[in-house]
Amino acid sequence: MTTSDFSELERRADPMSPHAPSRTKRGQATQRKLLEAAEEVFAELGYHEASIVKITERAGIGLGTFYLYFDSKQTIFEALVIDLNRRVRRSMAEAMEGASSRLEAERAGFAGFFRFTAEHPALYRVVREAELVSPEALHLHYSRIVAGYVEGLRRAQVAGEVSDIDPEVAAWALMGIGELVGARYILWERDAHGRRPEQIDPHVLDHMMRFIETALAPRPTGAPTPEDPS
Amino acid sequence: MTTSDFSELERRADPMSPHAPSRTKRGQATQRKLLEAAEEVFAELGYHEASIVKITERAGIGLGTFYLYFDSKQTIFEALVIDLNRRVRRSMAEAMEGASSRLEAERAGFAGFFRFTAEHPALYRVVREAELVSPEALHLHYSRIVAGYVEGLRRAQVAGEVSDIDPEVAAWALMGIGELVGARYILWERDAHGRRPEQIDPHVLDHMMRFIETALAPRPTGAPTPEDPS
DNA sequence: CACAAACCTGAGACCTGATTCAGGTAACGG
DNA sequence: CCGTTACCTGAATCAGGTCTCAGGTTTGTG
Repeated sequence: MTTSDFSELERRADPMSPHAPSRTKRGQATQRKLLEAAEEVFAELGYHEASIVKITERAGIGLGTFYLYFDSKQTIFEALVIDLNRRVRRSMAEAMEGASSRLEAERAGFAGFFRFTAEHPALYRVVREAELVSPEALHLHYSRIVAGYVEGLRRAQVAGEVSDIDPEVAAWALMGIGELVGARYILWERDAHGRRPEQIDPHVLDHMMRFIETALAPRPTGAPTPEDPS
Repeated sequence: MTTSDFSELERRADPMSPHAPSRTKRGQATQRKLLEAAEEVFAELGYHEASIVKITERAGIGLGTFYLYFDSKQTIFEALVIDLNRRVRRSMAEAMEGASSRLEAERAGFAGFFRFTAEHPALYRVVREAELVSPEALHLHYSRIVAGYVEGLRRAQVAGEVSDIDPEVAAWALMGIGELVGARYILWERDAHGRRPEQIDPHVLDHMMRFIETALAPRPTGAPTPEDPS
């Protein structure tokens, strides 16, 4: 199922396609500036308070130029979701590189996710609004992350490192945990000076990982059956 | 921390306070019609596509009347979050009534949550947008649910039914799971006719509960727990 | 240093939607 | 069936957005 086809969305959100400047360095720089400005503006103001004018101003670019690169506000929003999604997955993958056990990898992956969250609050806010602004983009975002999890869980199950729980259900549960814990303990947390922490509280990460590890741990063989004794 | 003061928000979102019709049945009915219409319109269109005109039209009420009951679009949105929050907690509490074990209660609570989600997609969508439209309202929503969880977990820990994990971290994790699993398997799920399921897939609920139960289970401290009922 | 080609620009035409206000309409005790 | 209170109404005002277009500016090349 998670194999939905997002090619149409990606085509639409790809600034290179219908419009076509950016054959030169200069054009590509402009496009990048627009995406970066959009990330900031959407993160600060949200979709409906953001405006093309504000984005182009922040990018230091003329209003008209915007339309050489994107069809509309919706389009740049979708492009941003796709871009952030790519980057957060890269961040997680890099963090997991070189982990030797599943457990270690899991923890590293979450650490990577939280680091990205702290550095790019836009991910969170943009994804939240995507529910209504562009459900397609939202599904793409979640599906791609879940796909990665499912694959990892499957492998770990084969290796006997994870119980025989449905990997897809587990993957969505894990994402839910990461999302809300990240929101609560990074984005909404403030120190005495009203500043956001740059890292998640280690105590929180520990307890969260313990929760997850326990949940996924393989059952001792010969243990009672999964059926509840009602 | 969860002890934040939301009284200012509630005062603002309370339609009875600065404006003050609705001393009679008639006025109260009008106000209820507005909230119901807002729930539908916000759920369908999202905050920025919704408009006062659309809300009053749906409510079958004159445009000007809106301002006798709410200050602004933002105010009715906040009132709606508070209202939905109250109702979903009631729904969960009712579902849990009469459960004998913690495990049973947990499952019932989630079932209540999922039932409410299926019947009132507005909860989900409104809460998602609240991140940017009204962070205060969002925090109120989550804090109140988490507070309930924390209390339940604490009691269960005292009774030895739950491990000594930090109850607050666990509570946010549980909410995250419920939220994303609910979104994925109720709101985004479609049958052959493109219809949303009215209930969550039992298979999914089973695996999700297994995940949660395992995560929270008290650690076998040397000897097996004196549990094993039936 | 011309001359394309590739980019950039922002005033203004055109919308959309929140909010006000001057003037109704319904409800009900007496 | 009148008076008073409690509600209701939508045209008009106004702030702010999107998107177009006729005309610059910059870059690269012979």
